Amino acid sequence: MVAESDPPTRRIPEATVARLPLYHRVLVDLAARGDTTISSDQLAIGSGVNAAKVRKDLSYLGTYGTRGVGYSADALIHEIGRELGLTQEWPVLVVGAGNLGQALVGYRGFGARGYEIVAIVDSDPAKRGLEVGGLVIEAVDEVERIVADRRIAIGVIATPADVAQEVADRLVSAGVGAILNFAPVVVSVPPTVSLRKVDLATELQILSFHQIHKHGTPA
Amino acid sequence: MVAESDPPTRRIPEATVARLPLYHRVLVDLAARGDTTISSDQLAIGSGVNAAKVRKDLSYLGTYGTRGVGYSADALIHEIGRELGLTQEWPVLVVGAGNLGQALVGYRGFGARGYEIVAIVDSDPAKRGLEVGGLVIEAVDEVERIVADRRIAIGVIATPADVAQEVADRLVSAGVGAILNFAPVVVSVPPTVSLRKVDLATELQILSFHQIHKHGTPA
DNA sequence: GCATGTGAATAGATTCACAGCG
DNA sequence: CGCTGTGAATCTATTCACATGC
Repeated sequence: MVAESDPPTRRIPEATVARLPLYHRVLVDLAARGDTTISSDQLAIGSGVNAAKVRKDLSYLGTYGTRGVGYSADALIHEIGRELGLTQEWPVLVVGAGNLGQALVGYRGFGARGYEIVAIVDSDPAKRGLEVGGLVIEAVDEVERIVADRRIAIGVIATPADVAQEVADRLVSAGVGAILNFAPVVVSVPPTVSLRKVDLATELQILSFHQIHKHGTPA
Repeated sequence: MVAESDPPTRRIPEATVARLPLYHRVLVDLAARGDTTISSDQLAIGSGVNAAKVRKDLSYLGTYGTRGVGYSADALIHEIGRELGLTQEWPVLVVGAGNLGQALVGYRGFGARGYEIVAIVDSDPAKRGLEVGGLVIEAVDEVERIVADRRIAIGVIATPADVAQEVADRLVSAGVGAILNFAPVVVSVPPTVSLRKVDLATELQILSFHQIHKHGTPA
Protein backbone atom coordinates (compact mmCIF):
# COMPACT_ATOMS: atom_id res chain seq x y z
CA MET A 1 0.00 0.00 0.00
CA VAL A 2 1.03 3.53 -0.68
CA ALA A 3 1.02 5.82 2.32
CA GLU A 4 -0.43 9.23 1.52
CA SER A 5 1.28 11.34 4.08
CA ASP A 6 0.82 15.12 3.88
CA PRO A 7 -1.68 16.96 1.67
CA PRO A 8 0.31 17.20 -1.60
CA THR A 9 -0.14 20.97 -1.76
CA ARG A 10 -1.36 21.25 -5.34
CA ARG A 11 0.03 24.15 -7.30
CA ILE A 12 -2.20 27.14 -6.72
CA PRO A 13 -3.37 28.79 -9.96
CA GLU A 14 -2.49 32.44 -10.39
CA ALA A 15 -6.13 33.46 -10.66
CA THR A 16 -6.76 31.84 -7.31
CA VAL A 17 -3.79 33.57 -5.71
CA ALA A 18 -5.22 36.90 -6.79
CA ARG A 19 -8.46 36.12 -4.95
CA LEU A 20 -6.96 34.85 -1.71
CA PRO A 21 -6.40 38.34 -0.29
CA LEU A 22 -10.05 39.07 -0.94
CA TYR A 23 -11.24 35.94 0.81
CA HIS A 24 -8.94 36.66 3.70
CA ARG A 25 -10.38 40.11 4.16
CA VAL A 26 -13.96 38.90 3.97
CA LEU A 27 -13.25 36.10 6.41
CA VAL A 28 -11.67 38.47 8.90
CA ASP A 29 -14.71 40.73 8.63
CA LEU A 30 -17.18 37.89 9.12
CA ALA A 31 -15.16 36.47 12.01
CA ALA A 32 -15.12 39.89 13.65
CA ARG A 33 -18.91 39.78 13.54
CA GLY A 34 -18.81 36.58 15.48
CA ASP A 35 -19.31 34.06 12.67
CA THR A 36 -17.26 31.01 13.48
CA THR A 37 -18.40 28.84 10.58
CA ILE A 38 -18.68 30.20 7.07
CA SER A 39 -20.19 28.62 3.98
CA SER A 40 -18.91 29.04 0.47
CA ASP A 41 -22.14 30.91 -0.26
CA GLN A 42 -21.46 33.50 2.41
CA LEU A 43 -17.90 33.91 1.22
CA ALA A 44 -19.14 34.18 -2.33
CA ILE A 45 -21.57 36.95 -1.46
CA GLY A 46 -19.00 38.87 0.54
CA SER A 47 -16.35 38.66 -2.12
CA GLY A 48 -18.53 39.00 -5.17
CA VAL A 49 -17.51 35.75 -6.79
CA ASN A 50 -19.31 32.55 -7.70
CA ALA A 51 -19.65 30.01 -4.85
CA ALA A 52 -18.30 27.14 -6.94
CA LYS A 53 -15.22 29.21 -7.64
CA VAL A 54 -14.76 29.86 -3.96
CA ARG A 55 -14.85 26.15 -3.22
CA LYS A 56 -12.49 25.29 -6.03
CA ASP A 57 -10.09 28.01 -4.91
CA LEU A 58 -10.14 26.85 -1.32
CA SER A 59 -9.70 23.23 -2.34
CA TYR A 60 -6.22 24.13 -3.64
CA LEU A 61 -5.19 24.98 -0.10
CA GLY A 62 -6.25 21.64 1.28
CA THR A 63 -9.35 20.42 3.04
CA TYR A 64 -10.47 23.00 5.53
CA GLY A 65 -14.24 22.64 5.23
CA THR A 66 -16.73 20.25 6.74
CA ARG A 67 -19.41 18.84 4.44
CA GLY A 68 -22.87 19.87 5.44
CA VAL A 69 -21.48 22.61 7.66
CA GLY A 70 -19.01 25.00 6.07
CA TYR A 71 -15.52 26.25 6.73
CA SER A 72 -14.03 27.09 10.09
CA ALA A 73 -13.37 30.80 9.94
CA ASP A 74 -10.31 30.63 12.13
CA ALA A 75 -8.74 27.71 10.32
CA LEU A 76 -9.25 29.32 6.94
CA ILE A 77 -8.00 32.71 8.02
CA HIS A 78 -4.94 31.09 9.42
CA GLU A 79 -4.29 28.95 6.36
CA ILE A 80 -4.82 31.72 3.78
CA GLY A 81 -2.70 34.03 5.88
CA ARG A 82 0.07 31.48 5.92
CA GLU A 83 -0.06 31.09 2.15
CA LEU A 84 0.03 34.84 1.61
CA GLY A 85 2.86 35.38 4.04
CA LEU A 86 0.77 37.38 6.48
CA THR A 87 2.45 35.63 9.37
CA GLN A 88 5.62 37.55 8.83
CA GLU A 89 6.67 41.17 8.51
CA TRP A 90 7.33 42.63 5.09
CA PRO A 91 9.22 45.87 5.38
CA VAL A 92 8.72 47.95 2.24
CA LEU A 93 10.95 50.54 0.59
CA VAL A 94 9.38 53.28 -1.51
CA VAL A 95 11.43 54.92 -4.24
CA GLY A 96 10.15 58.36 -5.20
CA ALA A 97 8.84 60.93 -2.77
CA GLY A 98 6.51 62.81 -5.08
CA ASN A 99 2.80 63.06 -4.60
CA LEU A 100 2.21 59.36 -4.85
CA GLY A 101 5.19 58.24 -2.79
CA GLN A 102 4.22 60.58 0.01
CA ALA A 103 0.61 59.42 -0.10
CA LEU A 104 1.73 55.81 0.14
CA VAL A 105 3.79 56.58 3.21
CA GLY A 106 0.90 58.47 4.73
CA TYR A 107 -1.44 55.61 3.95
CA ARG A 108 -0.74 54.10 7.37
CA GLY A 109 -1.46 50.45 7.64
CA PHE A 110 -1.48 50.30 3.87
CA GLY A 111 -4.83 48.58 4.20
CA ALA A 112 -3.07 45.55 5.64
CA ARG A 113 -0.91 44.84 8.61
CA GLY A 114 2.57 43.49 8.15
CA TYR A 115 3.45 45.63 5.15
CA GLU A 116 5.04 48.63 6.73
CA ILE A 117 6.86 51.21 4.69
CA VAL A 118 10.12 51.59 6.55
CA ALA A 119 12.01 53.89 4.21
CA ILE A 120 11.50 56.30 1.36
CA VAL A 121 14.18 57.64 -0.97
CA ASP A 122 14.24 60.30 -3.67
CA SER A 123 16.80 61.45 -6.18
CA ASP A 124 16.10 65.12 -5.57
CA PRO A 125 18.67 66.48 -3.09
CA ALA A 126 16.21 69.21 -2.13
CA LYS A 127 13.85 66.61 -0.72
CA ARG A 128 16.50 64.85 1.31
CA GLY A 129 16.01 65.15 5.04
CA LEU A 130 12.40 66.21 4.79
CA GLU A 131 10.06 64.26 6.96
CA VAL A 132 7.00 62.59 5.54
CA GLY A 133 4.67 60.37 7.52
CA GLY A 134 7.24 59.83 10.20
CA LEU A 135 10.03 58.88 7.80
CA VAL A 136 12.96 60.98 6.68
CA ILE A 137 13.50 61.04 2.93
CA GLU A 138 16.86 59.52 2.11
CA ALA A 139 19.09 59.56 -0.97
CA VAL A 140 18.68 57.03 -3.74
CA ASP A 141 22.29 56.04 -3.17
CA GLU A 142 21.21 54.58 0.12
CA VAL A 143 19.04 51.95 -1.54
CA GLU A 144 21.61 49.16 -1.29
CA ARG A 145 22.33 49.90 2.35
CA ILE A 146 18.65 50.19 3.26
CA VAL A 147 17.69 46.96 1.52
CA ALA A 148 20.50 45.09 3.23
CA ASP A 149 20.12 46.62 6.68
CA ARG A 150 16.35 46.45 6.85
CA ARG A 151 16.01 43.15 5.05
CA ILE A 152 13.70 44.64 2.43
CA ALA A 153 12.05 42.12 0.15
CA ILE A 154 9.51 44.43 -1.51
CA GLY A 155 10.26 47.67 -3.31
CA VAL A 156 7.71 50.15 -4.59
CA ILE A 157 8.45 52.32 -7.61
CA ALA A 158 6.68 55.68 -7.31
CA THR A 159 8.90 57.64 -9.68
CA PRO A 160 8.27 59.20 -13.07
CA ALA A 161 8.20 56.74 -15.96
CA ASP A 162 11.55 57.70 -17.42
CA VAL A 163 13.59 56.50 -14.46
CA ALA A 164 11.45 53.51 -13.51
CA GLN A 165 13.60 50.93 -15.31
CA GLU A 166 16.79 52.19 -13.77
CA VAL A 167 15.18 52.18 -10.34
CA ALA A 168 13.96 48.63 -10.91
CA ASP A 169 17.46 47.52 -11.92
CA ARG A 170 18.87 49.09 -8.81
CA LEU A 171 16.28 47.48 -6.54
CA VAL A 172 16.94 44.10 -8.10
CA SER A 173 20.69 44.32 -7.78
CA ALA A 174 20.27 45.49 -4.21
CA GLY A 175 18.51 42.20 -3.57
CA VAL A 176 14.82 43.01 -3.57
CA GLY A 177 12.74 40.02 -4.64
CA ALA A 178 9.45 41.72 -5.45
CA ILE A 179 8.50 45.04 -7.00
CA LEU A 180 5.26 46.96 -7.16
CA ASN A 181 5.46 49.44 -10.00
CA PHE A 182 3.27 52.55 -10.10
CA ALA A 183 5.12 54.21 -12.96
CA PRO A 184 3.19 54.14 -16.23
CA VAL A 185 5.78 52.14 -18.14
CA VAL A 186 6.70 48.49 -18.58
CA VAL A 187 9.77 47.58 -16.58
CA SER A 188 11.57 44.29 -16.97
CA VAL A 189 13.14 42.28 -14.22
CA PRO A 190 14.79 38.86 -14.07
CA PRO A 191 12.36 35.94 -13.83
CA THR A 192 13.36 35.38 -10.22
CA VAL A 193 11.86 38.72 -9.22
CA SER A 194 8.11 39.13 -8.91
CA LEU A 195 6.63 42.20 -10.47
CA ARG A 196 3.19 43.74 -10.32
CA LYS A 197 1.92 46.92 -11.83
CA VAL A 198 -0.64 49.46 -10.74
CA ASP A 199 -1.51 51.86 -13.47
CA LEU A 200 -4.11 54.55 -12.97
CA ALA A 201 -4.14 55.76 -16.55
CA THR A 202 -4.72 52.24 -17.81
CA GLU A 203 -7.60 51.72 -15.41
CA LEU A 204 -9.28 54.92 -16.54
CA GLN A 205 -8.82 54.01 -20.18
CA ILE A 206 -10.38 50.60 -19.64
CA LEU A 207 -13.32 52.31 -17.97
CA SER A 208 -13.80 54.77 -20.81
CA PHE A 209 -13.58 51.92 -23.30
CA HIS A 210 -16.55 50.32 -21.59
CA GLN A 211 -18.40 53.60 -21.42
CA ILE A 212 -18.06 54.06 -25.14
CA HIS A 213 -19.05 50.49 -25.89
CA LYS A 214 -22.12 50.40 -23.64
CA HIS A 215 -24.44 47.96 -25.39
CA GLY A 216 -26.28 50.30 -27.77
CA THR A 217 -23.33 52.18 -29.26
CA PRO A 218 -23.99 55.80 -28.31
CA ALA A 219 -22.92 58.91 -30.19
CA MET B 1 -22.84 38.55 -53.99
CA VAL B 2 -22.82 39.75 -50.49
CA ALA B 3 -21.38 43.20 -50.01
CA GLU B 4 -19.01 43.37 -47.06
CA SER B 5 -19.27 46.99 -46.14
CA ASP B 6 -17.55 48.04 -42.93
CA PRO B 7 -15.15 45.91 -40.87
CA PRO B 8 -17.62 43.89 -38.74
CA THR B 9 -15.94 45.08 -35.54
CA ARG B 10 -15.51 41.73 -33.81
CA ARG B 11 -16.16 41.78 -30.12
CA ILE B 12 -12.94 42.72 -28.38
CA PRO B 13 -11.98 40.26 -25.61
CA GLU B 14 -11.55 41.73 -22.16
CA ALA B 15 -7.93 40.63 -21.94
CA THR B 16 -7.24 42.53 -25.13
CA VAL B 17 -8.97 45.66 -23.87
CA ALA B 18 -6.69 45.64 -20.86
CA ARG B 19 -3.66 45.69 -23.12
CA LEU B 20 -4.80 48.41 -25.51
CA PRO B 21 -3.73 51.25 -23.18
CA LEU B 22 -0.29 49.69 -23.04
CA TYR B 23 0.02 49.43 -26.80
CA HIS B 24 -1.19 52.98 -27.15
CA ARG B 25 1.44 54.27 -24.81
CA VAL B 26 4.24 52.33 -26.50
CA LEU B 27 3.10 53.48 -29.92
CA VAL B 28 3.04 57.10 -28.85
CA ASP B 29 6.56 56.73 -27.47
CA LEU B 30 7.88 55.08 -30.63
CA ALA B 31 6.15 57.62 -32.84
CA ALA B 32 7.70 60.42 -30.79
CA ARG B 33 11.09 58.93 -31.66
CA GLY B 34 10.25 59.28 -35.30
CA ASP B 35 9.19 55.72 -36.09
CA THR B 36 6.39 55.86 -38.60
CA THR B 37 6.03 52.12 -39.19
CA ILE B 38 6.04 49.63 -36.34
CA SER B 39 6.20 45.86 -36.41
CA SER B 40 4.45 43.54 -34.01
CA ASP B 41 7.91 42.56 -32.77
CA GLN B 42 8.78 46.12 -31.81
CA LEU B 43 5.43 46.55 -30.11
CA ALA B 44 5.93 43.25 -28.36
CA ILE B 45 9.31 44.26 -26.99
CA GLY B 46 8.07 47.65 -25.86
CA SER B 47 5.04 46.27 -24.13
CA GLY B 48 6.52 43.08 -22.79
CA VAL B 49 4.06 40.73 -24.44
CA ASN B 50 4.36 38.00 -27.04
CA ALA B 51 4.35 39.21 -30.68
CA ALA B 52 1.64 36.77 -31.71
CA LYS B 53 -0.54 38.13 -28.97
CA VAL B 54 0.04 41.65 -30.20
CA ARG B 55 -1.05 40.70 -33.69
CA LYS B 56 -4.09 38.83 -32.47
CA ASP B 57 -5.07 41.77 -30.26
CA LEU B 58 -4.69 44.29 -33.06
CA SER B 59 -6.61 42.09 -35.46
CA TYR B 60 -9.72 42.61 -33.33
CA LEU B 61 -9.61 46.29 -34.17
CA GLY B 62 -9.56 45.69 -37.90
CA THR B 63 -6.81 45.53 -40.49
CA TYR B 64 -4.33 48.28 -39.81
CA GLY B 65 -1.10 46.53 -40.75
CA THR B 66 0.61 45.92 -44.05
CA ARG B 67 2.06 42.45 -44.62
CA GLY B 68 5.80 42.46 -45.01
CA VAL B 69 5.98 45.96 -43.56
CA GLY B 70 4.25 46.52 -40.23
CA TYR B 71 1.67 48.85 -38.78
CA SER B 72 1.32 52.54 -39.47
CA ALA B 73 2.04 54.18 -36.14
CA ASP B 74 -0.35 57.04 -36.76
CA ALA B 75 -3.20 54.88 -37.94
CA LEU B 76 -2.87 52.53 -34.98
CA ILE B 77 -2.56 55.30 -32.44
CA HIS B 78 -5.63 56.90 -33.83
CA GLU B 79 -7.63 53.69 -33.93
CA ILE B 80 -6.70 52.49 -30.44
CA GLY B 81 -7.34 55.97 -29.12
CA ARG B 82 -10.77 55.92 -30.68
CA GLU B 83 -11.60 52.56 -29.12
CA LEU B 84 -10.45 53.70 -25.70
CA GLY B 85 -12.30 56.98 -25.89
CA LEU B 86 -9.17 59.11 -25.87
CA THR B 87 -10.71 61.41 -28.44
CA GLN B 88 -13.01 62.89 -25.86
CA GLU B 89 -12.72 64.49 -22.46
CA TRP B 90 -13.50 62.46 -19.36
CA PRO B 91 -13.97 64.73 -16.40
CA VAL B 92 -13.44 62.78 -13.18
CA LEU B 93 -14.87 63.27 -9.70
CA VAL B 94 -12.90 62.07 -6.69
CA VAL B 95 -14.74 61.20 -3.50
CA GLY B 96 -12.55 61.35 -0.42
CA ALA B 97 -9.89 63.97 0.22
CA GLY B 98 -7.62 61.97 2.46
CA ASN B 99 -4.05 61.13 1.64
CA LEU B 100 -4.91 59.19 -1.46
CA GLY B 101 -7.58 61.53 -2.80
CA GLN B 102 -5.25 64.48 -2.45
CA ALA B 103 -2.42 62.60 -4.15
CA LEU B 104 -4.69 61.72 -7.04
CA VAL B 105 -5.63 65.35 -7.52
CA GLY B 106 -2.01 66.35 -7.35
CA TYR B 107 -1.08 63.67 -9.84
CA ARG B 108 -1.55 66.15 -12.69
CA GLY B 109 -2.19 64.64 -16.04
CA PHE B 110 -3.01 61.41 -14.24
CA GLY B 111 -0.53 59.77 -16.58
CA ALA B 112 -2.88 60.38 -19.47
CA ARG B 113 -4.48 63.34 -21.10
CA GLY B 114 -8.24 63.66 -21.23
CA TYR B 115 -8.88 62.36 -17.72
CA GLU B 116 -8.90 65.49 -15.67
CA ILE B 117 -10.04 65.50 -12.09
CA VAL B 118 -12.46 68.38 -12.01
CA ALA B 119 -13.83 68.06 -8.50
CA ILE B 120 -13.11 66.49 -5.16
CA VAL B 121 -15.55 66.05 -2.29
CA ASP B 122 -15.22 64.93 1.30
CA SER B 123 -17.66 64.22 4.09
CA ASP B 124 -15.57 65.99 6.70
CA PRO B 125 -16.87 69.56 7.14
CA ALA B 126 -13.43 70.60 8.40
CA LYS B 127 -11.94 69.86 5.00
CA ARG B 128 -14.55 71.78 3.07
CA GLY B 129 -13.19 74.85 1.34
CA LEU B 130 -9.58 73.77 1.58
CA GLU B 131 -7.71 73.93 -1.66
CA VAL B 132 -5.85 70.94 -2.99
CA GLY B 133 -4.11 70.84 -6.34
CA GLY B 134 -6.08 73.83 -7.59
CA LEU B 135 -9.45 72.41 -6.57
CA VAL B 136 -11.59 73.39 -3.62
CA ILE B 137 -12.87 70.50 -1.56
CA GLU B 138 -16.64 70.39 -1.71
CA ALA B 139 -19.30 68.64 0.36
CA VAL B 140 -20.44 65.13 -0.44
CA ASP B 141 -23.96 66.52 -0.76
CA GLU B 142 -22.80 68.27 -3.88
CA VAL B 143 -22.15 65.00 -5.72
CA GLU B 144 -25.44 65.00 -7.62
CA ARG B 145 -25.04 68.61 -8.69
CA ILE B 146 -21.40 68.15 -9.70
CA VAL B 147 -22.07 65.02 -11.73
CA ALA B 148 -24.93 66.69 -13.55
CA ASP B 149 -23.28 70.08 -14.09
CA ARG B 150 -19.90 68.81 -15.12
CA ARG B 151 -21.17 65.81 -17.05
CA ILE B 152 -19.10 63.38 -14.98
CA ALA B 153 -19.01 59.84 -16.27
CA ILE B 154 -16.24 58.49 -14.07
CA GLY B 155 -16.13 58.58 -10.29
CA VAL B 156 -13.18 57.61 -8.11
CA ILE B 157 -13.72 56.24 -4.61
CA ALA B 158 -10.82 57.22 -2.34
CA THR B 159 -12.64 56.85 0.97
CA PRO B 160 -12.22 54.42 3.86
CA ALA B 161 -13.68 50.98 3.23
CA ASP B 162 -16.68 51.36 5.49
CA VAL B 163 -18.33 54.08 3.43
CA ALA B 164 -17.27 52.87 -0.01
CA GLN B 165 -20.52 51.09 -0.80
CA GLU B 166 -22.64 54.05 0.17
CA VAL B 167 -20.46 56.33 -1.92
CA ALA B 168 -20.75 53.94 -4.86
CA ASP B 169 -24.54 53.93 -4.52
CA ARG B 170 -24.59 57.67 -4.48
CA LEU B 171 -22.33 57.97 -7.52
CA VAL B 172 -24.50 55.52 -9.41
CA SER B 173 -27.74 57.23 -8.59
CA ALA B 174 -26.18 60.56 -9.50
CA GLY B 175 -25.64 59.11 -12.96
CA VAL B 176 -22.00 58.10 -13.06
CA GLY B 177 -21.43 55.22 -15.48
CA ALA B 178 -18.00 54.06 -14.36
CA ILE B 179 -16.26 53.78 -11.01
CA LEU B 180 -12.67 53.26 -10.01
CA ASN B 181 -12.56 51.97 -6.46
CA PHE B 182 -9.47 52.38 -4.29
CA ALA B 183 -11.16 51.33 -1.05
CA PRO B 184 -10.15 47.86 0.12
CA VAL B 185 -13.62 46.38 -0.04
CA VAL B 186 -15.86 44.83 -2.67
CA VAL B 187 -18.55 47.25 -3.79
CA SER B 188 -21.45 46.22 -5.95
CA VAL B 189 -23.02 48.26 -8.68
CA PRO B 190 -25.72 47.59 -11.25
CA PRO B 191 -24.53 45.72 -14.34
CA THR B 192 -24.86 48.87 -16.41
CA VAL B 193 -22.09 50.52 -14.43
CA SER B 194 -18.45 49.61 -15.07
CA LEU B 195 -16.34 49.03 -12.03
CA ARG B 196 -12.63 48.54 -11.57
CA LYS B 197 -10.65 48.12 -8.41
CA VAL B 198 -7.17 49.16 -7.38
CA ASP B 199 -6.10 47.53 -4.18
CA LEU B 200 -2.66 48.10 -2.73
CA ALA B 201 -2.96 45.60 0.06
CA THR B 202 -3.99 42.89 -2.38
CA GLU B 203 -1.04 43.64 -4.63
CA LEU B 204 1.38 43.40 -1.75
CA GLN B 205 -0.14 40.16 -0.58
CA ILE B 206 0.17 38.63 -4.03
CA LEU B 207 3.81 39.67 -4.06
CA SER B 208 4.53 38.14 -0.69
CA PHE B 209 2.76 34.96 -1.75
CA HIS B 210 5.24 34.65 -4.59
CA GLN B 211 8.15 35.48 -2.32
CA ILE B 212 7.20 32.68 0.00
CA HIS B 213 6.65 30.23 -2.81
CA LYS B 214 9.89 30.95 -4.67
CA HIS B 215 10.73 27.61 -6.26
CA GLY B 216 12.75 25.97 -3.50
CA THR B 217 10.40 26.52 -0.57
CA PRO B 218 12.44 28.59 1.90
CA ALA B 219 12.06 28.67 5.64
C1' DG C 1 -30.29 17.08 4.69
C1' DC C 2 -26.78 20.02 3.46
C1' DA C 3 -22.58 22.12 1.97
C1' DT C 4 -18.04 20.58 0.56
C1' DG C 5 -14.99 18.80 -2.85
C1' DT C 6 -14.17 17.55 -7.49
C1' DG C 7 -14.40 15.27 -12.04
C1' DA C 8 -16.32 16.72 -16.42
C1' DA C 9 -17.94 20.35 -19.52
C1' DT C 10 -17.46 24.83 -21.14
C1' DA C 11 -15.52 29.15 -21.99
C1' DG C 12 -11.72 32.13 -22.59
C1' DA C 13 -6.92 33.34 -23.48
C1' DT C 14 -2.44 32.27 -25.26
C1' DT C 15 0.65 30.30 -28.34
C1' DC C 16 1.85 27.88 -32.49
C1' DA C 17 2.68 27.68 -37.15
C1' DC C 18 1.87 28.90 -41.56
C1' DA C 19 -0.86 30.66 -45.47
C1' DG C 20 -1.44 35.09 -47.65
C1' DC C 21 0.01 39.21 -49.46
C1' DG C 22 2.47 43.46 -50.13
C1' DC D 1 11.38 37.80 -48.58
C1' DG D 2 9.22 39.60 -44.33
C1' DC D 3 5.52 40.53 -41.49
C1' DT D 4 0.66 40.37 -40.92
C1' DG D 5 -3.48 37.88 -40.01
C1' DT D 6 -5.60 33.80 -38.44
C1' DG D 7 -7.19 28.92 -38.04
C1' DA D 8 -5.87 25.19 -35.01
C1' DA D 9 -3.77 23.49 -30.83
C1' DT D 10 -2.89 24.24 -26.23
C1' DC D 11 -3.29 25.92 -21.80
C1' DT D 12 -5.82 28.22 -18.09
C1' DA D 13 -9.86 29.46 -15.77
C1' DT D 14 -14.75 29.14 -14.85
C1' DT D 15 -18.91 26.84 -14.27
C1' DC D 16 -21.77 22.81 -13.84
C1' DA D 17 -23.59 19.06 -11.47
C1' DC D 18 -23.34 15.54 -8.40
C1' DA D 19 -21.14 12.02 -5.51
C1' DT D 20 -19.36 12.23 -0.87
C1' DG D 21 -19.46 12.35 3.93
C1' DC D 22 -20.48 14.73 8.13
